[in-house]
Amino acid sequence: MTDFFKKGEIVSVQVTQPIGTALSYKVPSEGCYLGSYVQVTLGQKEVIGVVWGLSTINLEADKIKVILKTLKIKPMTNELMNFLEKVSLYTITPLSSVLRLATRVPNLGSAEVMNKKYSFSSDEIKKLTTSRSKVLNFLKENHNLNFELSEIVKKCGVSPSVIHGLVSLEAISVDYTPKDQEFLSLNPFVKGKLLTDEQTLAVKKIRGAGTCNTILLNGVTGSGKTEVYLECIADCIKENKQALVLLPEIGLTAEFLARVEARFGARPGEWHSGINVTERRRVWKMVSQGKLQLVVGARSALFLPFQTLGLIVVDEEHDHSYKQDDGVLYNARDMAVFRGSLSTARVVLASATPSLESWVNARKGKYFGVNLEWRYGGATLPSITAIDMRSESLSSGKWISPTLLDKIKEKLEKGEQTLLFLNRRGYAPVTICRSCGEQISCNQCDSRMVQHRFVERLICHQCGKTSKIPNKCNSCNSDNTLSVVGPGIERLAEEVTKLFPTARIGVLSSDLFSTPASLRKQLSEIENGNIDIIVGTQLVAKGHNFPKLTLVGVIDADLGLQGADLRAAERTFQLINQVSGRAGRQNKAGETLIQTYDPEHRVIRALLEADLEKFWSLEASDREKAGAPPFGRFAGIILSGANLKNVEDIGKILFNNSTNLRNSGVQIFGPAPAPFSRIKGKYRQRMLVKAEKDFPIQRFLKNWVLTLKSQKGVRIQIDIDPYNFL
DNA sequence: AGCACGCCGACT
DNA sequence: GTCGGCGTGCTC
Repeated sequence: MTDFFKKGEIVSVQVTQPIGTALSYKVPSEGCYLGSYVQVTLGQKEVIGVVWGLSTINLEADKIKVILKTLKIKPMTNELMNFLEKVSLYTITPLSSVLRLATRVPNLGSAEVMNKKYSFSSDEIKKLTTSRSKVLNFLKENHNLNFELSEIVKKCGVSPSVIHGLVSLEAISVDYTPKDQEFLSLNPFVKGKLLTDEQTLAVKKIRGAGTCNTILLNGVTGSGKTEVYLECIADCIKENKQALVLLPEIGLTAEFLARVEARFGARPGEWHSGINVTERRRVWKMVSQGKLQLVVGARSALFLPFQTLGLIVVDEEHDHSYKQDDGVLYNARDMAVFRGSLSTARVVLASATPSLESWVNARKGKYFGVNLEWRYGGATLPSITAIDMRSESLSSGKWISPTLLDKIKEKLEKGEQTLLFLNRRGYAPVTICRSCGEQISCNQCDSRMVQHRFVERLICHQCGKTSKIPNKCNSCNSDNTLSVVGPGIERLAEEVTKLFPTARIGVLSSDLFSTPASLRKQLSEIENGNIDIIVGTQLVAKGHNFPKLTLVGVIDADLGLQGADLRAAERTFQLINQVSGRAGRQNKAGETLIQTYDPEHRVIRALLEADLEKFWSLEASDREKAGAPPFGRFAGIILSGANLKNVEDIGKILFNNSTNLRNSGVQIFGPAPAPFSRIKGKYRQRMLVKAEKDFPIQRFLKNWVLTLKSQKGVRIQIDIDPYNFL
């Protein structure tokens, strides 16, 4: 099956440097396989590449260099190679950039890292000092064991040089073992939690899904989706295949790892940006040897070198963090479906509020839909009510309505928790001068500086630039005229503190926690009931289970509905539904109060009616009428550069070059300034490309944009299926 | 991506 | 006359 290339043959090697094509090299004496990881000279440097096949081009023989060495790693599987090519084609990104995602591991090229362990050998040496005999006695007592250097140093209270001295005298022997230890194996045969009838049925349905390899597991919050897909993982491991679970946020991994350990008796591999280099290499190597049964990770884990992938779970599949820039613009959920179809791995998309795309796919039968409609343990879904802010009396600078206030009091008296949700970090979004009207904005970006009072800085949420909070207006120089407008999470917390001076208040916002551990600590304070009122951003919306929480107050439900974003309605609906799902588990009914100035808005009404199917049907028919995804195809073209005129010029040229596309029935809007028209000093213009569902948009876009190589310092980026139009 | 090459303006 | 700015092009 595997293609082997003999010495002297000429193969094409794909490297991670942004060279438009694969390069040809001679096969070295030891030969190489299709997919072998190799080290080659490229210009002055030595780089890592992957053998992508026999060379197809004719090149003068003396120009072709020999592969320096083939690395002692299992060659890349055909499945992964096909996947990378598919991602490259779909996202219109050079294969080299996609390959980089799959080889992002430290020391790939270097020899295996070894661990030194020391054990007793002999005590017949000339100079037996007190330190030396301490060490030798200790090792002699533990004759059948070996120790790390640091262990001996600590146990015997000697310096490392004593041990090194004894090693050179051959009194101590050294064992070398590979540093990358295998993972403890998960036992899929242990019984899990007792499943409810509904969960059992769901597992049965998934097992019987047949040829449809993508499953949409749609279950209300608290219905036990995780238990269901843990069963799928057990099935997968029983078949000796590898499983992958993607989570949208690394803050959720700790909790999930604990559940896996409780269920299968060992911890899986972990893969995300917070993992150190040693562990990263260990996970990558073990995955590539097919020895790691389960990996839990962020979107980038999708590019790991699995040998026999049997299952991919995408948890919270609707989450927008699956679509972000990793150097390559891709949506991990969609790419997971690709990888699944290329590897015959089953893909389980899990969510309480699926993306419209997945919902439509399930409805059309492209995905296999499995629903969970009941909350675990008989808990009921929270009731949702709107507070019409037009009829509430509220003084300026205050955000908690009298109605909500009364409700919080009631919960406090009962000893139950309240969560106040406001999706806006910092103290206040705007700082304005009362004298001249000047608003403090970022000098690098087209955005206002957000005041953060915990750290006492102004922060630009676009570029991250910070500055001191001034006491004078920069523009008119008046003293003490700066005041803040609008609420942020910190300001809301301030109001809550004033209203409930004796209550224990916990603030949860991503920028207030420097480490996952500190966030974890705050979360367990809440779980243990040491907090009465939680004030949080969307950080609280995901996954966490707060048993004492019975009231959710959404401070500004209209916030996400502003702006022309295609998915504004969907996103707001999902977010508020999710936050609301935090309330009332374990036989205590929960309730959610939504503060809104527009209670007739269809999103608010859908939330109140709690009719998810109806909402998606309406949303789907709207999108269908507009030819928007998933019924049509969108692509964004983003032009950015330091010089506004150059950016505009390139935009005009690009538009003028698009006659071919427009004649094929494709609509092109723009170029126009992006909603944030300047970020980090770069001007940004965008175009929106709109095509029919089945239009081969990639091929056309590639031809179109390639007519214009990057020039005059203007960067052209193509974003297939854009999420935010920024 | 890196690096060399080369063409042009600003200096000892 | 030379140093160094960075635009252009190549890497098997």
